[in-house]
Amino acid sequence: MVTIKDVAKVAGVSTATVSRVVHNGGHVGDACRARVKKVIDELGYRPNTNAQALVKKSTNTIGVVTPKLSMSFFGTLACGVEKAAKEQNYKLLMSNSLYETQSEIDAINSLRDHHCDAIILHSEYSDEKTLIDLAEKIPGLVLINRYIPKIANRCVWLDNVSAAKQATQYLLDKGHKDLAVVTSIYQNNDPASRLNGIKEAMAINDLTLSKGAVVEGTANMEGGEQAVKELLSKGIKFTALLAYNDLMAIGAMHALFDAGLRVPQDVSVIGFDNLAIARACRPKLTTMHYPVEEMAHYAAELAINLSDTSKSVANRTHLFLSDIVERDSVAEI
Amino acid sequence: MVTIKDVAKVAGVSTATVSRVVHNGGHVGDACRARVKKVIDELGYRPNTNAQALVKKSTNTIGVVTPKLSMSFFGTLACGVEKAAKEQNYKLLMSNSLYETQSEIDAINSLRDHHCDAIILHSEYSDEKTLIDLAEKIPGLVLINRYIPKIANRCVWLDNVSAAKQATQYLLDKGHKDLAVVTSIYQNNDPASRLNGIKEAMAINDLTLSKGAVVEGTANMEGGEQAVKELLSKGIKFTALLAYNDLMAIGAMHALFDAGLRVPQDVSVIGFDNLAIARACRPKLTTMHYPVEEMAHYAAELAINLSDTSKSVANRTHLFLSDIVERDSVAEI
DNA sequence: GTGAAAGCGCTAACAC
DNA sequence: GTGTTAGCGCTTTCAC
Repeated sequence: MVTIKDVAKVAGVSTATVSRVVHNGGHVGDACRARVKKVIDELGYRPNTNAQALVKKSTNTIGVVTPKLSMSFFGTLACGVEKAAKEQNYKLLMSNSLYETQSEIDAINSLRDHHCDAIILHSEYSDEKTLIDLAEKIPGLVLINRYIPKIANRCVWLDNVSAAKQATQYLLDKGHKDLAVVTSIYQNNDPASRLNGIKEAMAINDLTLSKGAVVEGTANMEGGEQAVKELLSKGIKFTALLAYNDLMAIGAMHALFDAGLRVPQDVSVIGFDNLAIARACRPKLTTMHYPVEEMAHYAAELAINLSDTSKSVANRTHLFLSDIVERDSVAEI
Repeated sequence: MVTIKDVAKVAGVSTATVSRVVHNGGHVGDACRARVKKVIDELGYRPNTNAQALVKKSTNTIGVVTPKLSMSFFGTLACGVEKAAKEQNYKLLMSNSLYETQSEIDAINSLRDHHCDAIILHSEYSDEKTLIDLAEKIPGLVLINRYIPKIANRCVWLDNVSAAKQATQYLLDKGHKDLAVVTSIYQNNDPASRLNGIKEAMAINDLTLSKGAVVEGTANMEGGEQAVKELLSKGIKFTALLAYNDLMAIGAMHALFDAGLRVPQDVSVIGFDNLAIARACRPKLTTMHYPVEEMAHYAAELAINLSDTSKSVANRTHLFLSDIVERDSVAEI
């Protein structure tokens, strides 16, 4: 690898001058600057970012911790961060937490060892205290999809309650009264928030969720399928179904089909997330759009701003809203 | 941040000793080692990897360049690399190339600036010469899903020809004779290889692809949908359809449904990749499994080995094979 | 406008 | 067994 010294030697200048030229710093003679530039090109010199990091105490690096990159939702999240990173000339360090407390912590530590300026964390397993402590130690830490009041300024999250309310109202407006809910077993608050939103919307319309109409499952296709089987076997009556996410909604549809029911003629189904998969299934899934890419992009910018402790950033909340995407899985009754 | 000097001072030893303790190096007295360890814990000391990288000339970092992380296929690829990285205590640097030549090059350069030991590159746009040059400069460079004979040792790829052959033979064995092909407009060789495989399989069975039975589209759902519309409007007769990938297969199914055709009763459909989405659609898609996660894992290990130029690694090829995953989209005729 | 030199945090000879 | 020291590649004051 060619170093700054090599360039300096060949160009007959000091390393300081080369450094100035590299950074378009002031106070270098035109002739000299041109000569150094030429040498840089010829030798193909590129500064060693590790050395820069050491002296600048900043790596221009943004770290991301999500459970599993192969899941569409998290891949999209990473993409949003990457875009923001690229715009500000930051690099992206990734780490999967694999839905495990310890690897979540390991992932964060490894990012810290690398002196990431900013870290975007999608945490499901660490408790609030751990995260608050972490936020104190890491100025550039931002939580995505999680809200902790004490560090509200570091949380970029979605209004799950109103999103679920909106989905429910949509179903109610279509004439549905008997709703079923497929919710998820999860560490974080999202399932509970969404369930609350559903109940609130029902209450506003003087309706209640019938007993046994809420079933739990793992947050994937199998979970949704299983949950609906349970609903059906218990003989619960429903004309519309709200699923925790698109994956569960699709699993639910499979179970419905297998039971000889049609979507949306017999049962309307509504999902959550608006993954690519929602356009792949048949009927195409009506769902709540989760603007995860925009949120991640926003979170990355916030994290970068926060990491620069000299800048003061407004102490505000960062709450995103969801919109309904109407497709073919909901019918009027 | 607490540095090695802080630890040394508090423990009353030299930095060399601390370093030895950190790395479990030999020749430190038991009492001394215990004391230093205690101080490390108390102070929460963690070595600065940037400083380490500078002196060791190795960053323990593996870089990945793929077109777009939000696509399931590439997320899965990244996951495979991450797993291998974690196993060997490497960090993961990610960069999207966004299907653009220039950002592909930028991404690689940025990874090089960071002195990544190993780089996994899914390149579609750079030409062979560029990649061969790159491979010469970067010992730890491995290409995934691309085969360049001159640097066969650095290529981890799938046997597209035999995979397509297998898919075709499967259809033929089910009694289909009139096949249609939805292929993709792509920079790399995969579509061509798969088409060759299809033709070879047909030839073996004394069959040929009828004129107009091969249509092109972009490698996504819309592309597949569009392609089948074209097929239908041209009045091409076919009882089975091979799609370039799962996304196109699903788009194709949508077009088929919209034309009032049933899958698999009227038309059998077979995909390629075996993404999660293949289990989401209805009927569930029969497809060729692309072991991208295993391949990526393998590629990462290969890249790490290659990056250590002191080790000699066998000069061999790295060709993976595909298997058929039978689901519900193909029927006997 | 340019150079000399100190130092970022760490490792690895080499002393003792 | 432990300390001293040079140096990795770079930036940044401070001279001149």
